[in-house]
Amino acid sequence: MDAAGRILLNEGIGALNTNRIAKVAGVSVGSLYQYFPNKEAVLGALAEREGIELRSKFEGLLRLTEDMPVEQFVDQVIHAMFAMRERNALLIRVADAHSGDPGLLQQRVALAESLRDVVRRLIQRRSPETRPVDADVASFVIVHAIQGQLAALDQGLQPWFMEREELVAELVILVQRYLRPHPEP
Amino acid sequence: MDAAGRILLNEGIGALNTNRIAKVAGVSVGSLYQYFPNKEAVLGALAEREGIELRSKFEGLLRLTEDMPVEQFVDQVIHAMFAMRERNALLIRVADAHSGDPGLLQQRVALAESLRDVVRRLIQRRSPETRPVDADVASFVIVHAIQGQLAALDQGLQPWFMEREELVAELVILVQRYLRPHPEP
Amino acid sequence: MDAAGRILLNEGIGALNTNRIAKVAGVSVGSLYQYFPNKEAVLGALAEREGIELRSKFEGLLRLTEDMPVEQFVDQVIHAMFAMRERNALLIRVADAHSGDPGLLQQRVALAESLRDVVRRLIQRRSPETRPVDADVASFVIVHAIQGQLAALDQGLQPWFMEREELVAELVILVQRYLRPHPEP
Amino acid sequence: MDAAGRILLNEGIGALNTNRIAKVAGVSVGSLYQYFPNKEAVLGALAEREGIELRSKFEGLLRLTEDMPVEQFVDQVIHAMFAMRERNALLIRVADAHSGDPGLLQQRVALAESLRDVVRRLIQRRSPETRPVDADVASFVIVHAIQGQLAALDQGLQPWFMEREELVAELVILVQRYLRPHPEP
DNA sequence: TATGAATGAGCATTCATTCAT
DNA sequence: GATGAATGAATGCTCATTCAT
Repeated sequence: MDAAGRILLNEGIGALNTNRIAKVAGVSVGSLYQYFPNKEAVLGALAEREGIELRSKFEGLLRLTEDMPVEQFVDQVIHAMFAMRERNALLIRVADAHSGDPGLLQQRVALAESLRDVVRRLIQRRSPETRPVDADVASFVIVHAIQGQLAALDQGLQPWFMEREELVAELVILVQRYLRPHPEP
Repeated sequence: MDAAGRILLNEGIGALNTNRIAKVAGVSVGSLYQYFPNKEAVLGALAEREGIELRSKFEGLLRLTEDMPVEQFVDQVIHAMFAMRERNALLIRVADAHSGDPGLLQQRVALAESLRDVVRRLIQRRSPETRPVDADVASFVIVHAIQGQLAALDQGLQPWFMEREELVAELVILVQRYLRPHPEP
Repeated sequence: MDAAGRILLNEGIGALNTNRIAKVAGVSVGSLYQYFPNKEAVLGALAEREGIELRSKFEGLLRLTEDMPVEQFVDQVIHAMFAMRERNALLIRVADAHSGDPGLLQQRVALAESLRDVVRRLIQRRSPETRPVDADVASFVIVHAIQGQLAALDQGLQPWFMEREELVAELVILVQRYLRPHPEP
Repeated sequence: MDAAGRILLNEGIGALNTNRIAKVAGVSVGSLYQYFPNKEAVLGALAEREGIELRSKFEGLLRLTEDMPVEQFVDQVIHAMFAMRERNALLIRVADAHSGDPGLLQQRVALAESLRDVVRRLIQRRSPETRPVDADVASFVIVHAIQGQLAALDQGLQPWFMEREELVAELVILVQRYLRPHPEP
């Protein structure tokens, strides 16, 4: 699984074949197949492991930001998502690698839902501090707005006009303004 | 090229092979290779054509929204991006299909830059109406926030709690608030 | 198909793999797969072709022996089956090669039935000359009694105590006596 | 060996691999290789054991039928061969499974010879009661005529027009008539 | 110019066999 | 002696690419 992840991240989908995975993992193909019934199972297990990790980190955020004002938790969520950039990128690539596989798709949907769920609960918990929003809708918009930035960076877009921190700061503004009760002066 | 696009959209990456492309196009593989040096060239040309189309639509938006207030042009940009959803999805899939190819990557970067450029110019043109922002940064954030939603929808996330129009409306709010001069009460 | 047959006959089931078939046929694996969807299809086609050949030879026997007395037609049938020894052996090996395949099994059953059918009709046609027998039962017994000899020879049993012709002559006696009306003195 | 036989009979050649054999036998592969140098040795030993069993049963028949008239001993032989149908089928399958193996082939030849030998001796012992035949030839014909029926049944040919007992009865007639001194009226 | 049969390297997977524990 | 994880050659099959017609 580690090997598969490493290949996917460093060499791309094109280099992801079972013999390569086995070699990088330092074992033989046969051994690979002793633990996984087929290639997709390797990717599935990898996706699940990374997904669980991601989810648990996010659930931790829920507890961590319990008493924070909106301003701060937005900051925390965005920083957390950027911190998990690589793990997230890996998951996107796994999904791409076998976009046809229904199991993998389901896993991906479940993960997206679970990330959104954390944000949704964070918003609901602070409803008095925010403008009235449908927490479902708002969480969807926020999560995928941030994912959009991560995807851009992950696809090789390296903006010369800003540092990573500037982007993060700007995203914080984007989301804070989106949630703020009275944007009018 | 049309054939490749059709296959990619309808049958997925798994069915995208040169013989299939040729058959769908109604020609022989040989003919395919008379016009394209290899498979990636087909995808590259497809990406380029779709990219040009997308770009020209966006340039048209520049002219179209020349005299509109911020509120309206944000609305226009977002609707335009959603209207081009399918064409955009195709481009994402092409990029996924051969994520290792440097030519394709460069094209993708160029397209993203060119989309962002339109938004950047739209913002610059209205700098008095917006809060003071780095137009480069703001355009990056906006374009990829929207792309994030499109990617989510394209990857099979079908939110049961909102219609497409609600999402669009919410995105308009997100971006408008982001650009508005004084969100503080 | 010829290549597959040749391998099966000369080198046995163990050597029967697609790359070998292609090499013996003087083509590449790819070409093999342009004409057959998979390995079993090659064997299936081979079995069908040989089966048809065998059947047509046997149907020919029906016409050929129309006016012959029992004595002579028994002789003809046995000689014919021995003449088709190799073709028959091939079919048995094909069936062995993929004994699990239901399609192949069905083909084998169909062929056996069709051979038996010819003998059955030959017997029915001469019912006055033979003892009263159930033509179904008798044809089954006769066909498989002869097949038993062929299988023995095919499996490498090379009896030192008789020539091929002696065996054939003895079989003729076996079958003639089996059909003869009054064996008692 | 038991395990190998069970697999061969119940699941077919396709499922016959060393790991499966070990698992069914309730031991580890390693243990299997402590007693047998390789896979073929397992099959060889199985074939030998079953062959010995078959042979001893047949030798028993020699003694048992010592004083019986031809009519009865033919009946006995045929019933015995049908009674050993499963054991015999197993042997045929072992031979099929590795038809290329020379050791296995030799064993098969030896077994066939030894079965024939019993019948040969039975015939010789009763030479006054039968027509004058070469006991070698006659035993070959008889044994393989019966084996032919067994093979047919074993390969999935299930004749709808007769019961097992009818076939046996008919075979008895076949062989009795074959040996009878004066079949002419 | 168009065709499509032919090619063969490459991939997923299996399984007989070994050997460290 | 027993174990079973590890091995890797071998197999069925795919598909980008070529080239004789």
